[in-house]
Amino acid sequence: METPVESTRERLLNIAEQRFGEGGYEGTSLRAITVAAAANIAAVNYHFGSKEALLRAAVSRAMAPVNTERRRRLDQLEAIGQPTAEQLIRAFIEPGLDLVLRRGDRGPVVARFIGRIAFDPSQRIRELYAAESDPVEARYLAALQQALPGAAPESVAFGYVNMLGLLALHQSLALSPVPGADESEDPGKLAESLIAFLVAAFDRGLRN
Amino acid sequence: METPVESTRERLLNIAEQRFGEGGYEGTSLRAITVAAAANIAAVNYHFGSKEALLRAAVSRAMAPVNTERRRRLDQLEAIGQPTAEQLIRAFIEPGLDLVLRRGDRGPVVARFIGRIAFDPSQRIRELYAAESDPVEARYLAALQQALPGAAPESVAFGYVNMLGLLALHQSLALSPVPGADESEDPGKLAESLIAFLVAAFDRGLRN
DNA sequence: CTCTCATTCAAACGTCCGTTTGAACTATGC
DNA sequence: GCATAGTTCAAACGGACGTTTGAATGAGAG
Repeated sequence: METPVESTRERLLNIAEQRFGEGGYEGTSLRAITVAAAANIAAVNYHFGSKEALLRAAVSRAMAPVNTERRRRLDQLEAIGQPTAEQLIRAFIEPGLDLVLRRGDRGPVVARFIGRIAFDPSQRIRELYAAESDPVEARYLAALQQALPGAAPESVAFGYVNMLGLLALHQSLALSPVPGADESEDPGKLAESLIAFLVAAFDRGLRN
Repeated sequence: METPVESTRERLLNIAEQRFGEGGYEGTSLRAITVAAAANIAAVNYHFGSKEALLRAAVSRAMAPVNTERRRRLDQLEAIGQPTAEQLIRAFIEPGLDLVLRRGDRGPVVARFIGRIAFDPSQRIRELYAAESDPVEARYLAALQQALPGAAPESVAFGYVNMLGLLALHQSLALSPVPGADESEDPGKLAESLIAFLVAAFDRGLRN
């Protein structure tokens, strides 16, 4: 074989991303995952240790490039000077929508998975997501506060969680009753609409 | 007994609201519900027919007063004249947060339940929520369009789903990592912050 | 008191769950 | 060729799941 076929471990992560994103953690069985991945049921516990450990590995892998890109953009913005709220919002939203929605067939799968995990019913699972995005969160909050000196810190935090929540909802497609009706037709357009929506809310909708 | 004790059916609905709101549909077993409700496991199928039918009954009961209040406010606004975007947003958000967060101990439980169902991983369950709010949705979309003549219909719809999604996220407490940290300290303040946030986004953040 | 009908009950149904086991396979290094 | 370590496999584990059954219980009507 020229192209080395995906390893069992990689196939499990790929299918787990897809299925967890479609049905949630509780709603997806290891058997469904292993059958789709053409792997034995015991492979999950061999490679990862447990169902939750598989989820953790998938979350880490999926979030890594998004966080890297967000850090890169923050560095870049801060190197230039004082970033505006719009620049910061753009630096947060675009890595979540563009980067992830654009790269091949797996993009939408990863986006949906991330969005789903972000507001899973179980708090322990939501914390997996939060732990991955925590490192950049503090930087965004501080930068947003500087860009919006008139807003109270609670208001900046309020805007941030709204931004994070709306992004996750759009990523998971939970807002579009008809799957992929308007969202996937042009991810760039969705990103621009969402950014414009949030910029207006941040600039004029936060209390002093 | 002076106060007639809750019927088994009512206890099941109350506990189902609470547990489904905490753990989601898949993450909550009928046994957990019936034990907490001090009912026999067979009572669910006797009174409702199945687990999903219990959920349907709970969704209907929880959404009814919210929808009634929204209709009442829409009627009232339209009787006076052409409502503004802020009035419409307020008429949508407040029944979801105030009315439901304010009445006794059950308020937060109902709010959390509704918010959780609104973006459940399973599309079939999300549609239960959508079906309940569909009747008023068309009226809101039309009224918002009239209040924002400069915005394209897709943009108004985009704003509406964002409003609906943000409300659901705040209702379900999925946005507050520490449970009830800032949200429950003053539901009225949360409502005002959310309304201000959305008004700014609707007024200036929708594309023409 | 007796019949009736709605409700509750303990118990069991078959199925699916996440996890574990121990043997079989595979490739690499000696 | 043989040992070795990494991986895959069929099979089974105990337990939890939603649902069903049929008998027991209760209150109300005649």
